[in-house]
Amino acid sequence: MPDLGLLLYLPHRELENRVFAALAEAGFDDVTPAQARVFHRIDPDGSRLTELAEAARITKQTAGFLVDQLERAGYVERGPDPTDARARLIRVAERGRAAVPVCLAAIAEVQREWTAHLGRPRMAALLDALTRLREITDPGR
Amino acid sequence: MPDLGLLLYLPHRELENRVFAALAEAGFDDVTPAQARVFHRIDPDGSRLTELAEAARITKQTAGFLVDQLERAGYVERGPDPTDARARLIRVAERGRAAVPVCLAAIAEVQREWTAHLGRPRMAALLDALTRLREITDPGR
DNA sequence: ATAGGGTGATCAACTTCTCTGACCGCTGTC
DNA sequence: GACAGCGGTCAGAGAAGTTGATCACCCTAT
Repeated sequence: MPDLGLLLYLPHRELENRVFAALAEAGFDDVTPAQARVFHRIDPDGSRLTELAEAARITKQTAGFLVDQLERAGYVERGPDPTDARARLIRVAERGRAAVPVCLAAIAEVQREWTAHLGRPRMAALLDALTRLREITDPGR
Repeated sequence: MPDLGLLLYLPHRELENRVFAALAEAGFDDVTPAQARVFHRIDPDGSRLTELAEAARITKQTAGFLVDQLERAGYVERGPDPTDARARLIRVAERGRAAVPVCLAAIAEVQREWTAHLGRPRMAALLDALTRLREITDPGR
């Protein structure tokens, strides 16, 4: 039995651990996976809380809780939404922008290792399959 | 940027949701993802708590907590380990055995859908790549 | 122009999962 | 047999998520 669930879970956990280890080493030691999943979905032009919650598939309350923490740590900032006084726009702040290259480097490093293990064609096939799978597993994008 | 982390996360979450929806519908509505991850690693001949904790990469305490819940709900049972009086063997119990086919059916159904979307060769390539990746992301197996 | 339903966000209380640290009993070696 | 070490549990805490209620603001249909 191929055990699809575990097969997807293991590499995801590995990658996540590696990225957070890299972040911690670079001094971004106060960010958690849950915060990162929200942070990750922030649009360059700013996002509303409800948008983030929907994209990350969590409740607005949880999203608000995580954005609070990110804001307190200086990774994001909240401002008013000029088009709707009820809403507030969440934007990536200075410290958040500084953390992004660290993540990207860690991901690239893991991808290099995996490519070395699998060989270039199999790695390409993996990325291709996962990308196409996103079409039916990421509702709304 | 392909965003490897999200690509692995999305299908895993989708599969997990589907399996737990199927379990709930079949009357196994008191089992949680964390419990399932431990349950899943139980050897047919029984496993020790410490083994399960290592395999699932959680602390002994967390494993104990989850096994407590699984035991109370009738999915597993604890017995003595004849070879070591300190240890206790955790085995799958009646209700646990009954839940397994429900999970397998749900996984098979998702796999069918994904195969239909990707095409047979791409799905095979995905499983192949993930299986090989396990060699370097599942330490100890 | 305004009354009322829908949307964006927050507050409060709770559950689940995970951790660290301390501890106890059994094993096996020297 | 003494004792270092392993298997497991107890206690306490924090992180991440939930539901339910509430409030302010928006927009459309009378």
